[in-house]
Amino acid sequence: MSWNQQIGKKFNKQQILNYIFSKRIVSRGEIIEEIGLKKATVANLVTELIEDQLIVEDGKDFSTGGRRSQLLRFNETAGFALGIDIGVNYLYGAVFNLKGEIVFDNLQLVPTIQLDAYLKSILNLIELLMENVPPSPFSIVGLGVAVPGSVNKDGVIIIAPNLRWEDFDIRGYLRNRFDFPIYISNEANAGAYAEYIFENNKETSNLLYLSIGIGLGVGIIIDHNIYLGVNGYSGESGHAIIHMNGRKCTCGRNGCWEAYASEYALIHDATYMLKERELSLEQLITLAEEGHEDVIQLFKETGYYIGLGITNLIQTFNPEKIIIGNRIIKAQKFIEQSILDTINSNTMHFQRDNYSVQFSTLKDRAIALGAASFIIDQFIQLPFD
Amino acid sequence: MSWNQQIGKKFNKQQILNYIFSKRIVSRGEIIEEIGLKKATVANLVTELIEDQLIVEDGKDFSTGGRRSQLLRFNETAGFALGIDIGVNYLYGAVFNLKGEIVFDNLQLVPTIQLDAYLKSILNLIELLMENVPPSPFSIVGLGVAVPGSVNKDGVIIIAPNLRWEDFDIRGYLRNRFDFPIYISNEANAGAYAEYIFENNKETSNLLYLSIGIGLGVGIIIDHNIYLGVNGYSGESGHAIIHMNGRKCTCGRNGCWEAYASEYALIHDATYMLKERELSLEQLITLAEEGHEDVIQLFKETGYYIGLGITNLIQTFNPEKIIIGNRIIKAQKFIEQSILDTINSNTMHFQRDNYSVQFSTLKDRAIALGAASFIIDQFIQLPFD
DNA sequence: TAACTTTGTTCATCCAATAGACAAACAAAT
DNA sequence: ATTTGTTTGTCTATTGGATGAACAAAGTTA
Repeated sequence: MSWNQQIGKKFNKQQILNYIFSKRIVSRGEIIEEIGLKKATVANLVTELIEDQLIVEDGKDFSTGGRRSQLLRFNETAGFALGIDIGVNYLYGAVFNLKGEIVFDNLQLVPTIQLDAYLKSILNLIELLMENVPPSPFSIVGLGVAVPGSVNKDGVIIIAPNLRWEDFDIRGYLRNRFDFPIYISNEANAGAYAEYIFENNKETSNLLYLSIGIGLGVGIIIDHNIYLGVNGYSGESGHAIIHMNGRKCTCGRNGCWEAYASEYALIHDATYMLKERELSLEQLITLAEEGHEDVIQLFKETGYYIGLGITNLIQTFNPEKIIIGNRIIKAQKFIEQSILDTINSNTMHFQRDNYSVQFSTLKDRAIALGAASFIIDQFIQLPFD
Repeated sequence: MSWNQQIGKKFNKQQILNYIFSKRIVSRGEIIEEIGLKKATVANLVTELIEDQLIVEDGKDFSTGGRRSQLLRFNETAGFALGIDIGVNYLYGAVFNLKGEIVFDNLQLVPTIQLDAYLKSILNLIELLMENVPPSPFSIVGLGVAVPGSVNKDGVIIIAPNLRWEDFDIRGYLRNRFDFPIYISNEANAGAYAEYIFENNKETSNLLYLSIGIGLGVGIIIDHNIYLGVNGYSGESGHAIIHMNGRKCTCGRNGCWEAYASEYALIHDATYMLKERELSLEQLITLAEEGHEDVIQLFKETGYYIGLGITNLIQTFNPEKIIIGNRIIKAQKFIEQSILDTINSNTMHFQRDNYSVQFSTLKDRAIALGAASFIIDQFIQLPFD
């Protein structure tokens, strides 16, 4: 790769757009200070961005003793992205503006895990979403789909254990039917990206997102990028072994982290303990809230296992931030302290500097937003030619 | 950060230099094809690089039917880097040319682990190395020091367990005494960088280097860069737990990978088994070569533990290449098959695509070379002003 | 109303890449 | 030896960015 003036210009324009995107509302003066370009250059590039309809002028700042500065705002309705979260018994889709705000959404339950049935519902859902996209200069900028399983870099679902799907080229399938950009990701990576792009984590250069639902996956952000590995299978740390010859895992091996720290493991243990069938996470939380000591203890243990695995990740990554997301956050108040205590007693003092463990505040919509956020980011990164 | 023409020019010049560095000998035509710049531009920048003494013209290529092209060679003697490997009972230092070849080296045993004694020896070693640097345009481009412990980004040794050093600002100490650039790294990161820069791994974008000696550390290369984490403590995967409540580790906790897969663990087990004191890795290898079944079995078990930890790393990183280095490679023939078998039976089929596990071929000099390679790379990256 | 401050625009200048013309070096055929 | 064609390398005018400086516009304060 080589540089030329066009690339340089694009880079500067991109810097300005990124800055406005992250700050939402800024003056030309702030851009000059932040990016380091000169007045004339900023003025030219800002004019172009306004012509591109990616930003708009919006009101004036207070005066600091002279002419008031014209404020600039990111144009969040320049286009809209579709995001779909494929769950094990549900489908959730939403239309997001470029700021990640929901404009329209739809949740439906899918009574089977058959691929055919899912595909039919997905197509219907996409049609429904498309009908509800407001008119805008760029219209639909793309579709992001999050899958509970391993996806390779070509958008092929290699394996989705709980859906029992294998080797299905979902991106190809959708590309044949729609002509906007389509990006397929796994749910942990989607969650990680949503946190990175939309939760003020743009300054965090390395971040781990733990998606703890039925299973456990990790989304890894390193140096401001999602880290996918060679093929796209990074973050399968749920199947890292934390106890040799330990509990049987759904993957067939023994002692995986996921076999101890997941909704599946929790419910498995609770079923055994309470001798009841068909327990749900929500029921267990209710029991804990009612003061059921054994259930509270169970949550504590799960917290211990989660914490132990996080410790392993800290040893390996020395991350800046760890965010816990997905269904487990409903049990936050019963597991948080136990997680933090475990991390504290299993790391060395210097490993505890400059890092934080927190729970996601994006809740249910996080995965669909994350799926869409890849598309939004792609759009923001390359809107010029 | 913003772009301007000077930065653009520097970028292009850098691309050319990097290409010549990696290929060692190229024609202008190859540069034009590889980098994508035009004839005149390449000619100008190459002229500058020759004036900078970073490359030299060296012979002519065969003709392909017209004028023969002038070949360009990286000037490996433009300057020299010093590399020091601080071991637990030895000090090894070397003078490297910019291609990473040893020009002079020195190994000395240090009979104590006292910091004061080490520092004295280190200062003497540096003086000795300096006296043996050949005259050259850039002279000494810097000093790299590799430490068997955790080092933060400011070059402070936070903890070196086997030396019992804590919180010592070695970079500050050396900076007060020498005025060339100084870079402190831990031994796993040094090994990883040596493999990346000097073993034709420049195309590998993510690579894990396992330093298995007394302890176990991991050097991580992601997206062509060493990954240090927030503070510099990444790669302490030796203290990731693979067996809850398992063997006591030197760190005070139980079940760390290092407690199963390291020279320390191996010798500990062998001592127990053979009821002999003062065993060494070399002795065990001799026993295995003589056909001692129990010792051979012991190596196999160690291979199993190493493989299990590597599996965990594969789950998390989906890496392109894993290189095993440091003292354990002496036992390669007794552990390799067991490592590969373990990985094979513990990963899923798709995780076995596009990756390779191999043993380092750099041997003893790897760590010092790695330490120096940070300096060499820094020099190659920023020789202009 | 005048003086001053800050913001935003216009225009000539600078600089690196580049296209295209040209020169140099070589092989192969005549 | 000469001619022709090909490849390498250089020279020069042009292009398209950033930028400094002058200037215009829009404020505040006395």
